[in-house]
Amino acid sequence: MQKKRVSIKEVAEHAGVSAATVSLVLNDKGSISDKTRKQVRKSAKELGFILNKSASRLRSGQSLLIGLVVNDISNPFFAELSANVETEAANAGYLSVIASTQDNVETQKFVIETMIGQGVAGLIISSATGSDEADFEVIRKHGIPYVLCVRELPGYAADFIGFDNFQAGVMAGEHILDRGYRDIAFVGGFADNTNRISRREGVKYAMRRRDPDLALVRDLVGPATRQYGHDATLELLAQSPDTSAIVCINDYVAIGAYAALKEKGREVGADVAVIGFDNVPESAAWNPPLTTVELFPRSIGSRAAKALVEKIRDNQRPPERIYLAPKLVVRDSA
Amino acid sequence: MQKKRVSIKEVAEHAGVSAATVSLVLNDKGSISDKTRKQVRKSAKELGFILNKSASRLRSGQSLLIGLVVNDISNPFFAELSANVETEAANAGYLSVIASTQDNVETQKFVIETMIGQGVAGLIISSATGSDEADFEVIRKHGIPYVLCVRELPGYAADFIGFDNFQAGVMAGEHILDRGYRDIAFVGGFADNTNRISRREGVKYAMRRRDPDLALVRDLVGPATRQYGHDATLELLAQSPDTSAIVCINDYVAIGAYAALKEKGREVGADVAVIGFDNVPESAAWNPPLTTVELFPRSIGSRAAKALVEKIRDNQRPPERIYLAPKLVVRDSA
DNA sequence: ACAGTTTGATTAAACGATTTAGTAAATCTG
DNA sequence: CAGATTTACTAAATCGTTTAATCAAACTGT
Repeated sequence: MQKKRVSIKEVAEHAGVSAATVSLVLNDKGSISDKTRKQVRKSAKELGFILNKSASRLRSGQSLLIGLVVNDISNPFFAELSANVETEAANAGYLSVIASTQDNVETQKFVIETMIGQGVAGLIISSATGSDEADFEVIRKHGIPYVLCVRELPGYAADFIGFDNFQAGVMAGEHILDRGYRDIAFVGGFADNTNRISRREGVKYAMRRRDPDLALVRDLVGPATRQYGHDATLELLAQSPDTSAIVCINDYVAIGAYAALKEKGREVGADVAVIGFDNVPESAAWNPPLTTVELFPRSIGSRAAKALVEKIRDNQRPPERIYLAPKLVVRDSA
Repeated sequence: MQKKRVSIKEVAEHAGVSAATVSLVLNDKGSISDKTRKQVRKSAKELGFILNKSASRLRSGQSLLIGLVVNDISNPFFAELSANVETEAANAGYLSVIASTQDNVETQKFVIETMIGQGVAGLIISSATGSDEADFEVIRKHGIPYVLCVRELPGYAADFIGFDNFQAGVMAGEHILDRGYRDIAFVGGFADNTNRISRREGVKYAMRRRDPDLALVRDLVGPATRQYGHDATLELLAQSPDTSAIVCINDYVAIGAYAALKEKGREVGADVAVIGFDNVPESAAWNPPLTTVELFPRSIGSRAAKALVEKIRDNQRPPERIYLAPKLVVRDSA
């Protein structure tokens, strides 16, 4: 078996022209008569010719690959984001390479280098917690355009598409305060995650504005997972039993909190308020339906892809930062 | 800006050796003294050298890219599968290219060709509904190893990793019958989707075994989405109001059914039973918690990746088909 | 009929790695 | 110590494309 791939030369021979002509036809370049154009296409199809992108990229330096670096594709948030990057990129003729970093800076470094090695035309990155400028230096050095998304790198001049996390925090905080809750805890996410910091500061800002003496009951740092939401809430109930509202870093942490509260016989939305961020599609179906601040991964995905494509076409384009506005979705949990 | 990439030649020059030597060091081949080995590595690191995979692949024909073709990454089922393919592949040193077909045969064809053009070493494919052998001929022709997953192609000799869908259907059917329901409808999924057919036949088999005269009340064909679950259920309630149990092609369709039932004032699990397939993580948190047949996308992902890697290393390996056993998860909806 | 353009195609030189065949020096062997 | 072997390294060919430089033929307008 193991039939050798058919090359441009064989197509050329089959069509009775030179290899260069075939290349010209395939790229719609140069001036080629209609007759040969047709003949070449016919031969190519007949032989089942597929352009060897490695060779093409090597010679022309042009690539139709874009790389997407996220923390974890199995997280629906990033899955939706990825899906939109992919379709948007496909519209512009690009194929996407997706890789997860598990939120680990070392893995991220490896993944980025591998992608550069593969010859990506550009990169979209949701930076791992703890990244700094130096981690992206290698991309700059190779002159590869990139845009950051979701996770911002403070004080770093690069294109960025994300949410207004501070505002999201303010929204969550005000809603909870409006409902009369005062003993508020913040749960989930790692300490150096910029999204977490902004959201929490937003909540605190809303609290201070309401009453300068108001402060968070607790601020629990940990992975943004269902499991941690559960464990942290148990801890919270044990150590700060008068907590009346829990602001969770995302909806998954919130569902973990639900579980813990139910275990302890507390009624979500009545005894204790729970609010999340993201508005994952399922959250409306939870029991009780979750009150949350909606963010828009789909928009982030497609806008990031669009921005990258533009950046690839004009690398001089000055960096821009886009913050999408969040939206409060009130249901029954808070 | 736009610094030119540093090539193997520059590393060679910097280290005072030939390009061949650098290549040998980088690939741990040939016999090279420890001294030069170290010197070369040092130079490479110093210059920030990243191997140009396009060139490497062109010459050696060897690639560390594997392609994953799924219907829709934004579907958590495939997201989890993808995540596991990716990590498993990464363990074996491969980078993954992921693309969605939107369950469209044309898109699938395009995606596969693009991936071959990119020089993938192998492919993992969840075939689009309506695919036939001819769609994979191009892969065979290029001598590229591949394994199918999730969606089987009947009577086609290829490696396959999936579920025992028939058995899953039987499990769902028997459980519902055990609970005393008799007027059963099957909802969601396209008519030529092999998974759908097997699951439905499993349900019917369980029914016939219980009572030869028993038949499905309705069999509603459509996309496997929340939206369709909702719409189809409304239709069902209007046209076959005595339906007492709904078997949904997946959990997402089930949550759509929940919504429709609630709209019409029916209580899920009491008035009407609902059962799904997949056991997506959230389904335990729904109201009421969903009874479903668990399938194992994570296992599929990692086993498919493992199988593909083996296949790449030994293309002569005879095809094998693996069917993972499903597991009934009883909760409150049925 | 002539120089000048345009059209349609070709030739040959890259691109950056790997690999084969080869060489010089070092080491071994009896 | 001569000859054989091993070690450490290199020059050059090669992979399949793209593209700049050419070139022949056909067309222009005078």
